[in-house]
Amino acid sequence: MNIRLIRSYLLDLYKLGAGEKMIKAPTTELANFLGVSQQSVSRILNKLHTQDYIYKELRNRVLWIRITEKGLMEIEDYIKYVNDVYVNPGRFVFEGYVSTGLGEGAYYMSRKQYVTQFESILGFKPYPGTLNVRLKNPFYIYQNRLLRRLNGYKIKGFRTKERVFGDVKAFKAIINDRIDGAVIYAERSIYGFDMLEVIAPEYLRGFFKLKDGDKIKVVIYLNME
Amino acid sequence: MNIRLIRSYLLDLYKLGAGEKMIKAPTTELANFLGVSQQSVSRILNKLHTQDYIYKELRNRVLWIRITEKGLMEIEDYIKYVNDVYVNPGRFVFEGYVSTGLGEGAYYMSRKQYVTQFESILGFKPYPGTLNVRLKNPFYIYQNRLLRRLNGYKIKGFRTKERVFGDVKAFKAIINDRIDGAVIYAERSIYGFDMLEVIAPEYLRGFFKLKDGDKIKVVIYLNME
DNA sequence: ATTACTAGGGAGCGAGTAT
DNA sequence: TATACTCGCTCCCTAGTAA
Repeated sequence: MNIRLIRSYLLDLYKLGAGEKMIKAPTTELANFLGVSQQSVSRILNKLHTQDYIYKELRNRVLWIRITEKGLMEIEDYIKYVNDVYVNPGRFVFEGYVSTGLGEGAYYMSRKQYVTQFESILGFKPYPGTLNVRLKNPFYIYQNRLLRRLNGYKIKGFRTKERVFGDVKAFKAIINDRIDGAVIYAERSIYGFDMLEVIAPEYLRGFFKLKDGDKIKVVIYLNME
Repeated sequence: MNIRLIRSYLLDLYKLGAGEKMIKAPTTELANFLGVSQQSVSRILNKLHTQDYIYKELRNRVLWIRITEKGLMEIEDYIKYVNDVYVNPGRFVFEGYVSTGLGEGAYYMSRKQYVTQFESILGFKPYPGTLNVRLKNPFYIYQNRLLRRLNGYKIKGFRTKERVFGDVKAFKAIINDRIDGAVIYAERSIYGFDMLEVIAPEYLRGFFKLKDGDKIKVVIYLNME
C-alpha cells in the first residue's frame, strides 16, 4: 500500500484515539468516518496489520485496533514534516552534530576541477575540506533523504589518469545563521542519510570554534526559481 | 484523484515553495522529490491543474507551477486537522456562535419517545430545546462533516398518526468546559455542516447567560471503547 | 532538453455475498 | 448482527516513445 495512503489512514485512526488504546473499530462505522466502503476498511485494516502499523483483534466478532510503535513513529515523522512544510516552505532546516569523517573531503575539495566549478556556480571559493554533520533526529534524516533526491546545482565530475571523480550535487545553505556555504552530495557518497557534508568559504571548525559533538544548524534554501 | 493523494502531493509542492510564488518544476526533478516517475509527475500536475489546485505554465519548454487559492485552503485545512489530531486524539473541539434556529428543536425534544431514550442512553433528561451553534471557521465545518459520518449513540425514530420522527444520532459533549450534554444529528437535518445542535440537562442560554452571537465551546468525546 | 501521450500491469475500490 | 472473500471496474503507476 502506498505510503501516502498509509499515512493518511493512520492519521485518521489516530484521531479516533487508536494511538493511545485499543478502540472498538467496527468496519461499517469506520467506513463512514474514513469515507470509504466497509469492504475497503476491512482491506485497509488488514494491510495495515500485515505491515505492522496496527494491532488488530476480534472481540465478540467486532474489530478492535490500536496503532503500533512503528505506526506511531510514522505518524510523528509525518506530523513533523507537515508542520515544517508550513513553517518553512522552500527551506530545509537541519540540526546535527559535528563529526569527524574519513578525511576524504579535503582531498576532493582541493581538486582544481571541482574548485573552479564551485566558485562559478556557488559564488565562493570553498575551503579545502568538508565539515561532516551527523543527524540524529529521525525527522532530519527523513528530510535529508528527500533532499538528496532533488537535483540542486550540478557540479560535473571528471577523470584524471589515476581515477574518476564523480558528479557532485550542491544546495546553497547557511551555517549557524552566519556563514553562506553549501551542502554537497557526492554521486557515490560513502555516507548514509544521517550525514550532511557541508562546505563554506571559511574553515568552519575554526570560525565557530567547533569540536566533535558540537551542535550545528544548517539551513538549505532551494533554488527552484 | 483521491483527496488523500491530492493533499499529500500539494503538501510536498508547498514544501518546495510553490505556495508563495511560481517555481520552476521540471517533471524529471519533481519525480525524484515526490518519489514517482517523470510520467506520473506529468499526470499528477495535469490533474491538479484541471481540478484547480495549481497554476501551471510552460516557459521555454520547462514547467512552472504555483498553488492556487483553492489549493492553499485545502492545505491549511489539512494542516490544522493534522495538528489537531496530535493534540486531541479522540476529542473533537469546536468553537462557534450561539444562533437562533427555527424553533423545531423544542418541538422534537419534548416528544416523550425521544426523551426516554436520551435519558437511558445519554444518562440525562434533556431540557426541551436545542441550542444552535453556528460554525464559521472552515476547519470546524470540516470536522463537523467528519463527525457526522460516525455512528455515535443511536436514538431510534418512531411514528405517530400525524407524522414520522426520524432516527437521531448523538455524541456526548462538554459545553464550555462545564456542562455535560450532547451534540445531536437528526437523520434529516434541515441544517448544513456549519451548524451544531446541542442538548443538555440544563437550559444552556439561561445557565451561561447566552445571547445570539456569543462564542461557545463544544468538545465532543468519542465513544469507541 | 523538455512534456505528455499510449499501453499494459497492478493496486485500490465497492457490490454482492459467504461465513 | 459482524468480517472478509471474490469479482469486475477504475484509478494509478511506469516504460516506451512522439513531439
